[in-house]
Amino acid sequence: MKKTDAVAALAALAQDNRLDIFRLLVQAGPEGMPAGAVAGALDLAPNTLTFHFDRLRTAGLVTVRREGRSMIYAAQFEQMNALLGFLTENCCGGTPCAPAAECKPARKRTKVPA
Amino acid sequence: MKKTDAVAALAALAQDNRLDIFRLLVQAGPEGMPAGAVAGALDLAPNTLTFHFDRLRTAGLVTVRREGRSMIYAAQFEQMNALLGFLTENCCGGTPCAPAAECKPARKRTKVPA
DNA sequence: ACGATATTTCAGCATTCATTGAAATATCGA
DNA sequence: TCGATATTTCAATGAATGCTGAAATATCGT
Repeated sequence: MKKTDAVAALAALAQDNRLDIFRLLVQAGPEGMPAGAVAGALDLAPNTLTFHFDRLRTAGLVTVRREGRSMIYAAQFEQMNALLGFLTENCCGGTPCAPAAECKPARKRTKVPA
Repeated sequence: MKKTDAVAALAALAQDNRLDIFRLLVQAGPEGMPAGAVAGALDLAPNTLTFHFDRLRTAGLVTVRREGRSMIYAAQFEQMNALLGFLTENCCGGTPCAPAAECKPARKRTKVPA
């Protein structure tokens, strides 16, 4: 991950509502959840939510797909892991210090099992 | 670490120059380095640098001490580790997924050796 | 096609941010 | 104390941010 991407991802997470949104999506797992459900859970206006989703999406932390009239947003675990990797990579004077924390969904292994 | 602190730390790191500054301080180790050296290394105006140091300090990511006429800034590894902990804690639906990356200086164990 | 539901787009607004230049403060050496 | 070095403080400015309300778009059930 390049520094530019790291700054973008950090900026995307550096906001109260967006951090909540992302957290919620992470807990929802790779299947994601509809925008309306997020709006309901966090009590956010739909247009405000769209604004924040856009920022998360631009940062690569979230993806969207349409399902009927709902937009399903899902966390991008790989990007989050890349960010964690970038942050720990800066530690220890360059030498990797820890096995680097990995962020994966609780259950539901929809992705390639390594 | 509380969410408020995490947002503050993320915001502090979510800026090009500040990320550079913090990275430099991390590589400098717990002893830190004088403001002037940072200014020279990153080609930043001294007042701009003070502004960014303040933000990093408010976020708890950096500390200062005076040494002669120099101000020595040093990375707060514990705060950085707390942030990494907070971020990975949000993963995996609540259950800790990885041993959590730890950020410590390359050499020079000036701090308590656990 | 029509009305309802789900979400986005747009314009506007107050606030915060990052930077700059000029002046102030603190410490040191002679 | 004087001059130099190191850093901070202050005021000003343009750009970006987060939010709101109204209107637009897309999809569904009938």
